[in-house]
Amino acid sequence: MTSTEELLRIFETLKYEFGKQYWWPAESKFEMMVGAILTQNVNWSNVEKAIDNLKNEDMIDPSKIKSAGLKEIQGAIKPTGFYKQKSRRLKRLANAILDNGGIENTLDRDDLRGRLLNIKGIGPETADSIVLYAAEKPVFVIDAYTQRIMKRVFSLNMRYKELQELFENRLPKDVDLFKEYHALLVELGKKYCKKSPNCSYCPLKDRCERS
DNA sequence: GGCCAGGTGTAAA
DNA sequence: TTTACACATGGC
Repeated sequence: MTSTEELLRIFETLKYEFGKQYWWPAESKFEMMVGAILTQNVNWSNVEKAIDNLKNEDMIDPSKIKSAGLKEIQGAIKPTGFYKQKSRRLKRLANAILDNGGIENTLDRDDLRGRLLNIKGIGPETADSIVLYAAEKPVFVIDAYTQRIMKRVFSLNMRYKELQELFENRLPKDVDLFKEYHALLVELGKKYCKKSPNCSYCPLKDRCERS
């Protein structure tokens, strides 16, 4: 159970069902990083509004975020909620990037994950999202949907690190595979595996322990 | 109106 | 180590 073959079969099933996801939806690496912070515990549709606002003010840039006033940032990102916290998180991210000599230099640093985790407001999921989707290094991103799906389908009640190791140890360390797999799990989660599940047409229904 | 969303930090048991 | 709570807006 949860063998390499099983995990790959599930991947193929989801890919057949939902198609390629082409994550992360962003026009630049910095936009990706901003989105990673803004999406914390919030619908992606809310994040899109905030990103649009930031774009309209030409603020998708570390220097602009650094020089902008907190109120200005907060006004733009209000739709994502938690806007006071998140405005400060964006500032800290921008400052860290500038201190490291820009976006590319930042993403090339050794121990990028650890450096990101040292920024207050960036936790494991946000850090791993940036490592995978901006730096394009093969770490598997775990989110609430993934934990819920693995619990329901395999009765695996694991926390972040354990689940991450499970995927990383059993799957080939392939950046595109990791990107798409995570995106597909989120897609499955949104459609069928919310807190109140919608199992009737779930593509994993047949192998799910629940049903 | 109530529940939930692509988390994180902090404090208390 | 685990659990509880604050943070806040928008869709259904």
